[in-house]
Amino acid sequence: MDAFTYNEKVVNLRSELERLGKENENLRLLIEVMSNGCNILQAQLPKMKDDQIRSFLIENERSYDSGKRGRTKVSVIKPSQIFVRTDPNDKSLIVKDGFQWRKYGQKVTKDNPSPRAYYRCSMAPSCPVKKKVQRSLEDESVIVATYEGEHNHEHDGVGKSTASPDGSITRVADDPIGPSITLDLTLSRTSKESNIPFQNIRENHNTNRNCSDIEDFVASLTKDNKFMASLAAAIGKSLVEHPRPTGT
DNA sequence: CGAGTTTGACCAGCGC
DNA sequence: GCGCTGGTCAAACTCG
Repeated sequence: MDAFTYNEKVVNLRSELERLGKENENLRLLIEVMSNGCNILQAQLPKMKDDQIRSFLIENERSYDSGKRGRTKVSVIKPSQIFVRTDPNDKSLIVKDGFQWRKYGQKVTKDNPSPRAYYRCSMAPSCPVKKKVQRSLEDESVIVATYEGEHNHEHDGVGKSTASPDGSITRVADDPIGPSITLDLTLSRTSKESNIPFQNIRENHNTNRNCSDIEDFVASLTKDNKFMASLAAAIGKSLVEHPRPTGT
């Protein structure tokens, strides 16, 4: 190996190291932000009665899919949703979750130009589970899968974390139908600017690398109603679906 | 040939 | 009552 090639490799490795360092710094910031918001909400939760939590959740979920006019009555526990990041060029609506699905319909909905596909579980003839799959309005590289019902049979190969080619990681819940929350932990650098609260903070943080500003960022985030509502909805949903044993 | 997909038609809930 | 909309049906089609 000649000196030129060696130097080139060193430069590449240094730049990679620098990039990973930045990524690490960003991740640490995000964890602090989440932790802070979570602590605040957990401190508030004991003061809220169950019905307050439920009405709060319903209100948040209404705002999440506004414009949808369901044929069925509003239920307190909404069907679970998972968010899967895919290749933006990939136009298929396929979410691999370990089950076999049979497509029975497709519709273009009013609030989203991308078509919504309707699937039924085909692993068992009597399985009542359905899912709706549609690309996110805000980020077309994200597929939103909504599950309804409960499987009445065994399944295989769920509960995995999947890594995308771009390095993003999407955690799929152990049971997408069960009472667990699925979080999209994607931190893709190529994600479009959207209303994701972290976006601006991450950029600010990149340009101003003084870590003492973290507290300011955290403070600004806790003032972000949208972020707090989302976080509260996730925590509240978890509490409603996993009620603590009574008498403690 | 069977299983899965596509797609237009149909049905039912909701707002006006 | 009417129109809009989301959800479902089912015949035609595709694929292995």
